[in-house]
Amino acid sequence: MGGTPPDFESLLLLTLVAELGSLGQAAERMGISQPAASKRLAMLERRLRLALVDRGSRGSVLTTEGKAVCQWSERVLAEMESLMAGVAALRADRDDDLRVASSMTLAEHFLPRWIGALRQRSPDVRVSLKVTNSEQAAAMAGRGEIGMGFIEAPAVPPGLSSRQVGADRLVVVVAPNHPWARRRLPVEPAELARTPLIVREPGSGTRETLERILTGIDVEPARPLMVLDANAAIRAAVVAGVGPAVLSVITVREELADGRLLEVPVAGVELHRRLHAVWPKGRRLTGSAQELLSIASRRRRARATSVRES
Amino acid sequence: MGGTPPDFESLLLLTLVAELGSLGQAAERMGISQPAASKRLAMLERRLRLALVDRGSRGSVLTTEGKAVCQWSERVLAEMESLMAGVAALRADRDDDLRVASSMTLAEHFLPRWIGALRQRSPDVRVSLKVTNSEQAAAMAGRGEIGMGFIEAPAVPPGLSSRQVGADRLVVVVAPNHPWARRRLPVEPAELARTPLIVREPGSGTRETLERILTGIDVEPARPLMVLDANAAIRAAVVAGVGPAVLSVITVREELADGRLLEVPVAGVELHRRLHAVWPKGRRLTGSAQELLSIASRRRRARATSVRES
DNA sequence: CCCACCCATAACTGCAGGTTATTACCTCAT
DNA sequence: ATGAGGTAATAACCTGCAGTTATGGGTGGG
Repeated sequence: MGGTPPDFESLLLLTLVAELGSLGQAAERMGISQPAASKRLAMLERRLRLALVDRGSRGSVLTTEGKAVCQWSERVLAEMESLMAGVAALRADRDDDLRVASSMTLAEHFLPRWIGALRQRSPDVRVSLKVTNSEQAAAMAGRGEIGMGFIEAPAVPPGLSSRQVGADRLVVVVAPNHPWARRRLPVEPAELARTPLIVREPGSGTRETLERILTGIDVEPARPLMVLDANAAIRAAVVAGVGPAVLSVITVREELADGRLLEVPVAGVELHRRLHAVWPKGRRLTGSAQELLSIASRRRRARATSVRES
Repeated sequence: MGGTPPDFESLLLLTLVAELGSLGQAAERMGISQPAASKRLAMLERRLRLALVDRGSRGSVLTTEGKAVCQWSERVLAEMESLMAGVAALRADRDDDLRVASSMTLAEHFLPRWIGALRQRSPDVRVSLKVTNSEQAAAMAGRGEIGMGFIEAPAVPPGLSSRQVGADRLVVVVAPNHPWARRRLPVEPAELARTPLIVREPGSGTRETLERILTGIDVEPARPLMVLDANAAIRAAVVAGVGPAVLSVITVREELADGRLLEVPVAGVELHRRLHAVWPKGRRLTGSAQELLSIASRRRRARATSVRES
């Protein structure tokens, strides 16, 4: 019923037609011939079973449906661009100008975009990205192996300069059929500590933050229900009903929004935390590192001024 | 240098391998044979020039790079799913249970997700979506042609029941090379009114809100610099340096974040506005309309409690 | 030790997506 | 009117990628 999803080239073609107002020009921009573009677009319309563009003899213009699909396509393409920027940065060679290490959560949600923005304004700088956990990233920054690290640890390790680039919050999440989903009262920290949870491996910022919170209570913490080394895997396990987990709200935004996961309030403990850029203390930031830092912090400033923008 | 972007199926395959831990099982889930999956993945790795999975004889596990790419892929796939949900809803037949109309801004950024969530929990309801502007959507709701409308007008028209489902803010944006980008002082409303702007067509919520603000000042408003009927087109024009525009911050989030556009502060006028669901007054909401409304407002509640989550 | 499961390779096939060449159409200017 | 210059669609052909089945090489558990 849903049909097969369209391919990225077709979506790009649609956006180009919207921008340029002509199939032929869009084809040229994509480096293909006009008939190829014509066929592609016809194919796309057939697959979606929607009339997307009105072909006039004086150019083509998107239909109302076409405009909507075009906007949605742009979002898909933007994510794809982020992915490609991230992939390019993962391909670390030794001849790159700026080497960056990052915790998983930050790498997943922010770094491709930042790196993409950096490449966009200085296309010739080569940035490489190493994805680890907060502990490792901080250690690499401390040893000077990298130009900049991005961490989500509760405290910035000594010997590092730092600057806050964002904030997030940990949430306790369960599947909708979990007993906690029907609670009216918040969970007490002691109860949370006694409950086996699905957690990340030691060293990850998420786990460190959680343990720091729970050790404040004089309750023997329960053994983990399951240890997984990727936020996505934990998220999938919670959705599948394996048990509760504590995750960054960033990583479960979608699931909370559409009801696949529910947030369980926790009484009295502060689950906010800050995201930091760190670099070796006293080191003069190179041009590109400086630029990346300013991109990361500009984003933060922009967010601070906008009220519930998305 | 960047290489061609990977195709959708390969990204899905990667996420399935991550989830299931085996190429063969992932292949089965996708409805293809195991060798096909093997070849696809090898192809993907060759194109990205990254080792994504460690093949052991007792299953396959993602490498560190693979995990990162997998996470980014999930974001691409999520946007693609939204697109497909929206496309399915655009394909209006006359035998659908719930007909929805929406302004462009809301349709672009929220409705596919909401409709997707609705379909996910009640897969058999058929939802159709008509994308217009706020004025039209409100009128259709008033005439009872649709079960629910989503509008961004400054005021809810009389004769409609409504509920707030979100909020956003209008911003004045310019390209980085525009004179206003270097201003230190905010723009005065009178100056904004005198300046030719790139605007949407009359009837759009964005334009109505803008005009309502500017008519408060006793200055003859300048004629529009350009009238375009899509937010994306306006955005592209501003980026290209055609001139300033006033847009919803939602639609220029990316561009503000990576510096392609700059926000120009405006002195003294309130540019916030509310996003509303509307339906014919007194009409009892049907089950699916009720459900959609609760999805839309739940999202809002979740946002209200989360602090700078994204 | 063998079975069960993992994955890769080989040889073959089909079709999607590209090309060039050509046609049809509309609009505008002469 | 009429030709020029733009638009898009169609036809015929070619290539190669993605799928298939068949097979073989690993490795770990009963």
